[in-house]
Amino acid sequence: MEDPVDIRLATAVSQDPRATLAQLSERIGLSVSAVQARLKKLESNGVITGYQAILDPEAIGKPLSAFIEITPLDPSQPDNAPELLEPLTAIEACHSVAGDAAYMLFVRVASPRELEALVNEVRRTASVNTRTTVVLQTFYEHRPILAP
Amino acid sequence: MEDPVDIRLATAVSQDPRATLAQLSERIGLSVSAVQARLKKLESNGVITGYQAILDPEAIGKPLSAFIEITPLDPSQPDNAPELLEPLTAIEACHSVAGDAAYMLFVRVASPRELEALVNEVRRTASVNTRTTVVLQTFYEHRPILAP
DNA sequence: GTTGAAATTCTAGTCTA
DNA sequence: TAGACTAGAATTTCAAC
Repeated sequence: MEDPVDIRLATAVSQDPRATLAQLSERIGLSVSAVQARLKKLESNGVITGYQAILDPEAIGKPLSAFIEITPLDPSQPDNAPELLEPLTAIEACHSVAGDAAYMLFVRVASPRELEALVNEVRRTASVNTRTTVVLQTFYEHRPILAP
Repeated sequence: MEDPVDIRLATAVSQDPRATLAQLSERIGLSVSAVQARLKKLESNGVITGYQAILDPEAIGKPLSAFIEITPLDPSQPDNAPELLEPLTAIEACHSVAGDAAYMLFVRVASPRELEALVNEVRRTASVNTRTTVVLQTFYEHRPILAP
């Protein structure tokens, strides 16, 4: 994706995914149908991979979040932790990382009690050690990748 | 937010924020207008804080991501790192955390070269030490908070 | 919450440069 | 090929019940 118009469109959409085609077309300076065609292409190209509603974690009863670094107990064993952990819906993100740990998870739970249960379940499920870093406050997150 | 209908609605919306009111109304079992009214309330209540388009980081030229833990150089100084760092648009998230570091950042950049520059800028801007953990592979992220 | 009708938006076919 | 135009379908919106 190098086309400057596509970049402007992706920027506009990532900042306001609910904008109507008419609003986008005004912002971009193209007709509604041109915007629609480009948007469809961005979606089918996989540039826009999806849309997400951002919910307030506290409002939905998950005020506690944490990073969990995990390290396989037995490095000689085949390691499919991400797959094994996928059913745990408290896990919002799973990355493999360079450094001390093998993977970094980001999780959201209702309480310390639930975090403990989750950590234990992660350990059992994936046969790993964990190192948990609790989030005390979130200043910002979900900031758009593309700046204006 | 305890109302079970609101929870179902928030769940449905978080899984498909582009669903039409008609689709949601069918899934929820309420009329279109009732769904619209509840949705508006969820938005104005701050339960739904926003919407986001998810872009493919590689497609938009930011294939490299990393966690940066930061620690103030001088713990006796007033610490407003999140505020100081906010203008750096490569930073997607900023949390204060318990543990060794004071803050955890998640950043996206175009290249190792750019990551180096960003880390240096973070250090300079906020007068902090940093510990960077590079992401090698992302298995999943942006998973909805509310499971069905 | 529901209904229903008007306004807006989306969609897709067609035309033009 | 990309954009513009247009008519018909779908959706959103909002009043009245």
